[in-house]
Amino acid sequence: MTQQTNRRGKVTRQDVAREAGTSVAVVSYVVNDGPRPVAPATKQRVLDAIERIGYRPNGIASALARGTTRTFGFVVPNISNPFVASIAHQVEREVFDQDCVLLLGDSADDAAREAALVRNLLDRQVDGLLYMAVTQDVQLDRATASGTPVVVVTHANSDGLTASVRIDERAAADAAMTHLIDVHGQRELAMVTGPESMMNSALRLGGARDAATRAGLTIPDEWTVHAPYTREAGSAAAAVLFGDGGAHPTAVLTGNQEQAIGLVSALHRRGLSVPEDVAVFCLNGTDDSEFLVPALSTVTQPIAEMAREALRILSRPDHYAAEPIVFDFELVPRESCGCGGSA
Amino acid sequence: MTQQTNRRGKVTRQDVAREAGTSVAVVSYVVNDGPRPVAPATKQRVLDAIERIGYRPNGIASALARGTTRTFGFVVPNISNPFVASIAHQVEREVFDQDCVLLLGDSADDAAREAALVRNLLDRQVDGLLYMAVTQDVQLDRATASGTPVVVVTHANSDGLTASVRIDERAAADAAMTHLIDVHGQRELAMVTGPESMMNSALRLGGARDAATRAGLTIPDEWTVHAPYTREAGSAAAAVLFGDGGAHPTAVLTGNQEQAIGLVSALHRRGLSVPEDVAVFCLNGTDDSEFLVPALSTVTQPIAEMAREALRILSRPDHYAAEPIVFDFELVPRESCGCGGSA
DNA sequence: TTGAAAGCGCTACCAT
DNA sequence: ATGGTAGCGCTTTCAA
Repeated sequence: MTQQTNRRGKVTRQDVAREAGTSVAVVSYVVNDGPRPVAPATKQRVLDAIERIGYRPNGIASALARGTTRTFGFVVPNISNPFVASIAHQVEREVFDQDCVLLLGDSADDAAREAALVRNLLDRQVDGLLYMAVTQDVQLDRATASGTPVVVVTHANSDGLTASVRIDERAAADAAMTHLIDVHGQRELAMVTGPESMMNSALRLGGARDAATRAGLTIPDEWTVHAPYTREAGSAAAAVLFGDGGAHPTAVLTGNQEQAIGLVSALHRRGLSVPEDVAVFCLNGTDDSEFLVPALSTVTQPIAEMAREALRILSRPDHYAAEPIVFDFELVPRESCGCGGSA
Repeated sequence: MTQQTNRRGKVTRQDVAREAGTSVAVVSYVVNDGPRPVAPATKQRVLDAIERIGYRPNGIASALARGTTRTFGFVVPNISNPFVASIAHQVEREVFDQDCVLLLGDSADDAAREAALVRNLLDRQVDGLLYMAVTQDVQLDRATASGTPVVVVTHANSDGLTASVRIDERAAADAAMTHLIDVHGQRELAMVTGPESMMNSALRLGGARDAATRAGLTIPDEWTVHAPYTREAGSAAAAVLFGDGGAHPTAVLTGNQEQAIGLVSALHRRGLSVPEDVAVFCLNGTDDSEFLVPALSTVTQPIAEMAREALRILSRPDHYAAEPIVFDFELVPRESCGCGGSA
C-alpha cells in the first residue's frame, strides 16, 4: 500500500484523482455513490486507486462542506450510574443504526461542566442533542437558538418548548407504594427520594404520598429523606430511618436503584433482613436488580423504546412535540418487597 | 439578541467582523486569544458584536483549518458493564480537563461493529483513540497507518506496537486465589473465567492455577468454566459447579464482577450462603462491590491513574511506549471471601 | 459521463 | 495592531 502524502502527511482526494487519472469530483461521486453517476470502468479505476494508496475520506472536511456531521451529542450526569449507562447503551445502538456516532458528555454531576458540555457539543455542530439533566432546568435556549434539535431524556423541561421522552414518575411512585400497601399490607411507610433541588424528587414523593393517602395512611416527615441518587446516600438514609433502636418503617421506596442498593447494604450490616424486616422497592431499576441479593423489586422504564423515539424526534425536528412523550413504566415486584421467594 | 443569517442560517465570523467593523482575522485573534495581539478597544468591540448577534464559532470549520479536532475516541465493548462505565467516566474526566470531548463508541460486544466504529472514529479525525477490546486482537493497523495515536486500555495488544495501560491479570488472579488458600484455608477451588477466545481468560486462569499449584492443589477441569463476562453466565456457571447434589467447590474466583454477581445470586437461590458455604472472589471489581450483599471481595485496577496515563500518552505520541504500561492492582478482601463480618 | 470551480467557516501567514 | 487572503479537504452546481 503506497502512501502518498500532502503537506499534512495525509492522503487526500487529490491524490486519488491523480492516481486514477480523473478529477476530484469523480472521486467524490464514487465515494458517495452520487450525486452524479460514474461509468463502471472509471469507478473501478477510482476504487483501485483508493485501495492502492490507502485513502480515507476526511469526515471533518465533508461535514463542513455538507453542513451536517452525522454526529449526535448526549449529555449525561454520570455514566457510571447503571441506569444512565443502560440508556446510553441503547442510544448508542440507535445512533449507530443511523450510521452516525455519539459524542458522550459526562458532566460528573456538575452543573458548570454540564453547561460547558452543551456549549461544546453545539459548537461541534452535532446534528442533535440528547440531554439527561443534572440540574432541574437547563439552559437549552442556546441549543434551540442554534437551531439544533434537542430532546430531554427521562425528564421533562418545564419550558414546555423542548421535546422530551419520559415516564410519569409520579404515577410510578404511586404504583410502587400502592403495591407495598395493597399486596403486602405495609403500613409503616418511608420514602427516600432525591435532592430537593431536583424536580423528580418532588414528583416521586408526591406519588408515594398519593398512594398512602388513598389508603388512609401517611408517610411521616421523619421518614421522608431527601438524598442524592447514590449508594452512599442510600446507606446514610438507613442511618436516619433505622438509627435509634426505636420504631422504624417496615417498607421503604427509594428514588432509584443506587439508593436501594445502599439502603439494603446498610440494613444487612445492621442485621435487618430484607424483605422480612423491611420491604424495599425502588424506582428506575436496571437489569442489575434481578441479580441483587435479594432480588430487587423495581419500576422500570422502557429505555429501548425511549431511545428509539428520542432519535426519531431528532431526525425529524419538524415533528417536534413540545408535549413530552410519556411512556408506560412497568412494575417488577421481586423478592425485596416480599414477592416470590426464590423465583 | 439580533440574529443575522447567512445562506445556511448561521451567524458566522463574517457577520461579527461586519458588525464590529473589523476584519475577520481580528475576530479570530480575539476568539482564540491569538496568535496576534489585539488592541483592547478593538477587542471589546468584537466581544460586544459577538454577544449582540449571538455568534458561536463553528468547531468543524476550525478543526478543518487547524488540523486538529480536540476530540478523542473511545471504543468500548459495552458501556453498561460497570467496569467499563467507570473507566469511561474517568477517561471523560481527563478528556474534559484538556478541553476536549469524548466520542464514545459502544460496540455492543460485536466485532464487526467494533471495526466499523474504529474506522468511523478515525475518519472523524479524532486526535487519539482509546480502545478496550471485544476481540482478542484488533485491526489497529488502520489507526497506526493513519498516524492517529492509539492506546489500548486494560489489555495488551500482542502486536507489541500499540501503547497500552493495564495491570498484570495473571498476577491479579494469582493473588486472589492465594488469598483464598492462605488466609481462608480453601482447598476445593473453582474458577469462572472468560470465553476461550479472549486472551485474558487464559491469563487469569493461568494465574489461578499458579496459586493452586504453589500450594500443592489443583483446580479440577470440571470446576473450570469458561463463560462470557455477564451476570447471566455467572448464574449459569453456578448450575455447572453446584448442579448435582454432589461435591462442590467451596471457593470460586470469577473473571469479573458481573460473573460474581450472577454466581452469588444463583447460590442464594439455591440456598447456599456466601461466604459460609462458598467463598467468592472476583477480579476487576468496581465501586459496586462494596455495596453488594454480601460485600464482594475483589481485585481492583487503579482506573483513574490508568485513564490519566492513557491520555498522557495520546497527548505525546512521541513518547510512545510499545511496552505496555503495567499498573499495580489492589486486593480488596471483603465479606464474600470470608473476611471481616460487617465491616 | 466528466471536469472546473465556487464555496463551507475558520486559521494563520504575510503585508501594511 | 490590523487586514487581506490562501488554504484545510470535500461537496455540488454548472458547463462541457
